[in-house]
Amino acid sequence: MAEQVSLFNTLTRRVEPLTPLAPPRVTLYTCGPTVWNYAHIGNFRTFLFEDLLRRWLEYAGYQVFQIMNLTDVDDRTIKAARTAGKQLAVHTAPFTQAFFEDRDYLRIKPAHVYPRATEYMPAMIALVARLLERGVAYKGEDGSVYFAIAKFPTYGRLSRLDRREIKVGARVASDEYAKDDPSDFALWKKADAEDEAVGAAWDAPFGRGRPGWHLECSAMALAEIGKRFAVQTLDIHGGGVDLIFPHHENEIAQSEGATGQVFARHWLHGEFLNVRGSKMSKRHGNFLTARDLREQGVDAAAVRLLFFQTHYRQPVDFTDEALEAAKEGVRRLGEFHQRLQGAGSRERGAELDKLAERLEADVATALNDDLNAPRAVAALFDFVRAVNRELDKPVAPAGTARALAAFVRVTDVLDVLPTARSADPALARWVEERIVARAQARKSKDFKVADVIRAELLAKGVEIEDTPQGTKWRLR
RNA sequence: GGCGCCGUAGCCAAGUGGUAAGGCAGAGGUCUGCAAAACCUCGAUUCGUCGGUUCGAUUCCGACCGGCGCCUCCA
Repeated sequence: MAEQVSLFNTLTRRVEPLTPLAPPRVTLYTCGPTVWNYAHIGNFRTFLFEDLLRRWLEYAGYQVFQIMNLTDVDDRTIKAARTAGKQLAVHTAPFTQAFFEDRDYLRIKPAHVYPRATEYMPAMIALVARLLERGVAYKGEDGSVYFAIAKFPTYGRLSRLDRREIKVGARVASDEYAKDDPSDFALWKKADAEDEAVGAAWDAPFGRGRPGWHLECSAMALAEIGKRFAVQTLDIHGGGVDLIFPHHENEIAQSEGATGQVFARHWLHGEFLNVRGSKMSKRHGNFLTARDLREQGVDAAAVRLLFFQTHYRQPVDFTDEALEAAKEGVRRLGEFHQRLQGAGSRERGAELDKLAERLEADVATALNDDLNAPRAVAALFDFVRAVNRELDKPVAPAGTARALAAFVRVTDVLDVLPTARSADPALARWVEERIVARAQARKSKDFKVADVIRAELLAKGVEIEDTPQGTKWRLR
């Protein structure tokens, strides 16, 4: 196992060593998308940081079991289904599918399980029943079931919100009168006509209704790790900073209120993706979806590099300039990769081996320190420059195997190499023919014709490069 | 009002109580028929402002200015 992985823990507001309950196993629960619409790249920034976490933990020798929920029943999905005039399940299905497509486009490693809220009704109902039984939940006058935060003294510990200081303002719940305390939150909402209309209501001993937003995460996390590992405590729970309160605070209350055990040992939260300084969100209308980028032909590697060049706990502004810069970086990495692969491998690669070792060491130091991806990326580019310098030397240093292996290892964690693109055979044949014609022109010093041919190729999006090994070409 | 985040070169962005990584863009150079790629050289005497602590602060403390987030269903 590699060195100690340390991560910032929202619970303590400190970078702390990761201490899994039963190493090398790490149970990782990451809050997934609400499938009422397409997820935007702000959502995906969080999923991408979690992807990096997952990959780094695996690189470090841990056996990660990742759970990502799919919220397919909540206020927004119901409202969206209602607007579309569809049943809930019919409305959410294509967006669930779209989420998986976007995930694959962005090269996010699939979680091991994707529990859907609607498929865990028995677990959720059992959890509510348990909370009622233990006296930390009660049925309100409106028929819904609420969690009594007065019965959970550590409530507010994660978000450091003092209940008494919570401003009673902007978003006052309409069901406030039904609760013992305005801050109590719904575990189970009594079904109303709209819920019934879209098929979002289930029978339960405490009344027909539907789960509150937070309930699913507690129920599904506990169910998944319970049946697999017979534990009630997650090693890591992650999400966006906006979930700290109330979502994660409430998850803790529900889970610990039911099990009496620590729900999650380490809490990780990723910062927002902003647009011109403001949070990207559906509400602001300033969002961009993953499929928008895909349709624009943006290589996912560029998106990954862009995000990884900023620490996950820093807000980052999404701009075209930043994306363009990331595209260039990806291109450079791709060129380098090809060069290294083609550099051959003989003996005597002492210098390269040293650089390879340093790369691995620097990346490990960076990522072990609260997943400092920007520093890992810097180490990668340092390596690229240093190795290029070696390869430029008149007597090329041999023995590139070690360097190539290190580069691939690091690059597998970040996954920022350009997507291989292949030209269609007809174009390839034409390009090869043109290159031969140009070579003849160059041989007879007819550079005018040679340059015309190059312009011709460029017009078709083909870039050429004369090297000692002949003329190479690529699509741009 | 409460909790919290941010302000580092043209742009993006790391970082440390001891004098500023990396990427993109730009300028010059090497190489090239010309290019491209790659490499070399060049950029903040300075890290929002003003104070304080310190032998020394961008890094710690305070105030202020500016931007942002959460405060009950937002990643």
